[in-house]
Amino acid sequence: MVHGPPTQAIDDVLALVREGGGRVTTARRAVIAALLDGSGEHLTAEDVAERVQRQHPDVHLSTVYRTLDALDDLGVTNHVHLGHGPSTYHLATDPHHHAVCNGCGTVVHLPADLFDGVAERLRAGVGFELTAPHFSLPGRCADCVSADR
Amino acid sequence: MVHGPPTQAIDDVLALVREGGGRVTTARRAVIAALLDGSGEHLTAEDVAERVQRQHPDVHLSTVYRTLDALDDLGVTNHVHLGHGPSTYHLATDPHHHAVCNGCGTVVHLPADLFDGVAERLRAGVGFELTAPHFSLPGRCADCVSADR
DNA sequence: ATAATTGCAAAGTCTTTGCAGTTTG
DNA sequence: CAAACTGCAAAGACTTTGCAATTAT
Repeated sequence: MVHGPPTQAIDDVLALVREGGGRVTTARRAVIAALLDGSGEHLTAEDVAERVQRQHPDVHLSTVYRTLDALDDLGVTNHVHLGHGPSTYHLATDPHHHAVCNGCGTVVHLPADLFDGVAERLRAGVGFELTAPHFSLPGRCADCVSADR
Repeated sequence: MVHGPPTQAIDDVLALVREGGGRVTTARRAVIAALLDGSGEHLTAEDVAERVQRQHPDVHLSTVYRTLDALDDLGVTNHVHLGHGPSTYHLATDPHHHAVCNGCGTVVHLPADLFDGVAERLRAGVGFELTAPHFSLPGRCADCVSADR
């Protein structure tokens, strides 16, 4: 292992899994490790599976999907739809929003409080409670905007 | 026909199609009529096809997809991802945002200017230009929030 | 005429599911 | 041991595509 994620961080997440009545398995440990390892990236289920399978070739893609689902239910991970492709997953720690450039596909991370104003307006206006970011904002990044001109 | 959309409105859209180098066909006319007719609703490609086929049973679902694609490219329609299901389409006139309740699935229409503040912050901060709404905001509607308590 | 569009069927992508066997608590 | 989890293969939902025939301009 070159530098893998700290055992501590994995165990913290696994504790949550146990608390939720879930069981700790090799597959789950590996999925969490992959997510920690790819922290800051936008991993699809297939990306996660690929990383998991480097150490545990027998873990099946469908198990990764099921694990990711379970973690999502526990609130440990979030999945985000960046565009038209597959969903991407990341740990729920460090919540943030995403903007995707439809010119070059770049994903920009945005501060978590970006929608505070919007959330407030929705709560006051229609009583709607916004939940975790789950979508991305489409647009054009600075580079593509200059290229347009 | 009970009340179908005004021919005028259809022709306006068709004019845009022609301007874009596209051709006017029965299928396209019918797709546009369906969209006008379902204005305010969130029609999936299948919904559109169903409506189209009431008058023109031979129009194939794949043609509807292609037409919707073409209209999207022309900027005449937008498609929105409301959740995990199929995309929904609507005419680009009367732009608005959507919030979807993950309790009951209700879709709430939101004012178009809701993101003005966010857009400004993004433009000033990272030079990112937000484009048309293309996603929905997840959360819980007022009813489901009360039900939670 | 000729380039766009269509119907159809087939394939593609991403995700879920049934089931029998295995493992965890 | 019982319930949860897994691998596998198959199916499912939604969308796209190749191609030959048709149609708009």
